[in-house]
Amino acid sequence: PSAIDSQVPCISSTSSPEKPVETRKKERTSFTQTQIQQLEADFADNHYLTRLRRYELALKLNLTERQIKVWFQNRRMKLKRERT
Amino acid sequence: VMILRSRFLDARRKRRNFSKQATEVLNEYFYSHLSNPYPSEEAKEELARKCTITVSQVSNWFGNKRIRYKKNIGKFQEEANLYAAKTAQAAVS
DNA sequence: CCGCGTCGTAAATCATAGGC
DNA sequence: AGCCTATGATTTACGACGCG
Repeated sequence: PSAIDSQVPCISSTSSPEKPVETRKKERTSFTQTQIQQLEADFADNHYLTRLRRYELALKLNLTERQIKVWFQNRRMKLKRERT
Repeated sequence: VMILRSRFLDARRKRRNFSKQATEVLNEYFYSHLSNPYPSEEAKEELARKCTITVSQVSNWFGNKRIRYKKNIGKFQEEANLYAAKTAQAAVS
């Protein structure tokens, strides 16, 4: 009777009080080498985004602003992990 | 899709498998907490110490283990029984 | 209330190790 | 020598929760 599933300490598998099953996220896309290079270049310049920067990057890289925002959040976490 | 994955030498992906003893320790924790296999930060630190690996590696191990276990419980049944028996015996002694 | 921050995670995928 | 699976690490994408 394991309780591994998609909630935070993701409990439950078939009997969870709430299953986010259907509404589950966008396909996990893989950013292109070019996109990553530009994101990295921008990150090197500044680890935090401004609204304008986020907008411009999204436009330039053909990604959503949310994807840009999340990428920077993940990148900061990665940096933190590396520095340990 | 530009699957140009010229993921050249990602040094961090140079891995070695964990020692048998380390895997043993991790599995013991996993199967004895099967109803909630989410070690606290403190528990992770202790596991890391016992296994001589980093806390991040402990997190990776549990992340991989949870998803792989969930994806194919049958495949892990034998392993689960093994560790269940082991902890049961530990309880007796 | 909103939006963005971190934290911990799921899930998919990558890259190599290891066994046959 | 190859395949094929196991395994550890990395990459997208969220949900929970905090702060201002």
